[in-house]
Amino acid sequence: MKQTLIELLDSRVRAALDAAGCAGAPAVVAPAGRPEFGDYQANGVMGAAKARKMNPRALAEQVITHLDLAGIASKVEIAGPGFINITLAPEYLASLATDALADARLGVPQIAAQRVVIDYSGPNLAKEMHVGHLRSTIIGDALARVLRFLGHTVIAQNHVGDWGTQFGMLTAYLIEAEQGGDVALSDLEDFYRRAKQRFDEDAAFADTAREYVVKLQGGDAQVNALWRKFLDISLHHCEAVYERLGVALRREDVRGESFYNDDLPVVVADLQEKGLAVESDGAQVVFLDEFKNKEGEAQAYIVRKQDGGYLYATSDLAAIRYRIGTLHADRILYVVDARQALHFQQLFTLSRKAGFVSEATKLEHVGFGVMLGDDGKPFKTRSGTTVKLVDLLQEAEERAFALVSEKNAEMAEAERKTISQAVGIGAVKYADLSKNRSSDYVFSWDTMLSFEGNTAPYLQYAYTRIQSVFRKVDSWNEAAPITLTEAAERTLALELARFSDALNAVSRETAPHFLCSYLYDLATQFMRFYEACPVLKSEGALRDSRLRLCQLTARTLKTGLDLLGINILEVM
RNA sequence: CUGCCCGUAGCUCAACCGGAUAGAGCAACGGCCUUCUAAGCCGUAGGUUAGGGGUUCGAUUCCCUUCGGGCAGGCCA
Repeated sequence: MKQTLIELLDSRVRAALDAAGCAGAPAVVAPAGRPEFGDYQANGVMGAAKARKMNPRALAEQVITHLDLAGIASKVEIAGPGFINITLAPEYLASLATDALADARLGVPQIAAQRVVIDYSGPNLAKEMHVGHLRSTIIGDALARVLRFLGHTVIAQNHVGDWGTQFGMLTAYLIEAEQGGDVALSDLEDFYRRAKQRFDEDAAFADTAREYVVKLQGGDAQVNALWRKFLDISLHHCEAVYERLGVALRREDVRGESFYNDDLPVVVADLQEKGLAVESDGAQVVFLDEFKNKEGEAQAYIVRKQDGGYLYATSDLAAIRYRIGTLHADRILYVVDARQALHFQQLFTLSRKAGFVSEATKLEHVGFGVMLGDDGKPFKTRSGTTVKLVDLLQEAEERAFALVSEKNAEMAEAERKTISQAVGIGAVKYADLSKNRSSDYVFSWDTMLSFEGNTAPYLQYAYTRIQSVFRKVDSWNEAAPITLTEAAERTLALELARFSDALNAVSRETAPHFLCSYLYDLATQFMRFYEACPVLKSEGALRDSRLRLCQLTARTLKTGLDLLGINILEVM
């Protein structure tokens, strides 16, 4: 069975621990902390020795005699209190690179496929997408891409906000606007503001709006048609943003709140039958012992309001039933901001209690921190409003265009535009994806729109440098063996060998930033190689070997950037 | 009041179930374009990982505590 590099080393060290009398002891293999310690280190001996009251150095000696790394490692030694330091053989690294080049999957093992539902983006269709929607949208999309590449069946679910009282107001205003010949739906934000203004200032309009809510929920054909029309326009806005962002969400991925509407009474009835939902102050609530309220009693999780209306909690319960029952999910990821952590804990707990979800299905809240301004408070513009996503993207492309034009004054405008799109959008996405999602992060135009250092353009630039080399090559032997003699060649090959483990980390931790750091390290090692090892000036077998390293680096960068949803360029 | 998340270099962030001397980018300073694209490379400087205590051979990581920030907690999502 094919394994990643760490999986391979880990299994070998575990086997050696086993042979040394420590059955079941974890090997704890990780990349070496420092170059002088080799390439990988196994830290498991210390723990195993402690558990068995043995001398760790002596145990390490034992383990090492049983450790079979023939053809893999060139040096294995014991250091410190009982570390096992492993240096990989250059021939082995070369063979990994050769294998990866011969494989469409770049040597990434195909794993046991799961059906993974990913709930992400989920904008409120009453308004326009703002910068706050960026994280869920691109983190979810990157996860979807990586999991698909690893071999899973990924089902994207865009749980849009398309239901509720605000749509009565919007559909009512849609009629007025159309009759007035003023269908200013190019700016949804403005449309919402004007509808709200009418609602607040004109009592008759407010009555109509409320009447429309009732009609909409009652299935009235005319209001329903209007509502659908509005949703369609709003979704077009979203899709324009997705398109520009390179996000793979499509219309068929939309399963909004309204989709579960008919199922909500069924969910509540089911919870009542199971004795979970009970009446409290006129509402239907589930008291969960696992969560305590202010008084230290079981916390109430409301599934139906006093007025008979349903809540977010109810539609999420219905959504879980759909995702299990119809979509047959093995794993469900909710890419939603961290403020809803409690809601999801309660949702997951109740879903299992109610038997909607079995132990076999994994439910994960992929939470992320909120975007803050320079002042450490939730991000707003100076006027106090939110920043539209399209405006951020526009600014990104404009800044990139200015830079591209500065660096390539003679280039045709159309080409400069193409480059500035990839660079600008890539920079915005990378600035977000490269951060650990769990903490809040500070939004800054300058760091988000920086094009040097640890940014997407750095990765794109590394790729174009390689393409530039290949444009200057007439003919070469693409089947040539790879030889690693220079330190920079060896380090680059080692980095290339880590690709699979980086992708595994993204899947395991649902954290795209592991892929970002990997690609940055890879690009850095390539830049060093590029400076230290002339490719075109070298000759014969050495030239071919270096070209093959370039080729694999380019493919890995291209694949990796594609998994982040960032475009590559041939020239920049 | 209760619970969750966070606090790492001047700034923005890393650090892979606890590992060896805590790493990058930006900003600062000094080098490198007659040699494959300088959006690059090399170097210097920058740290009591908020404070204190504990567990451990070993703690940014785990536990306790104080301070500081964010968020959530019965009819919003």
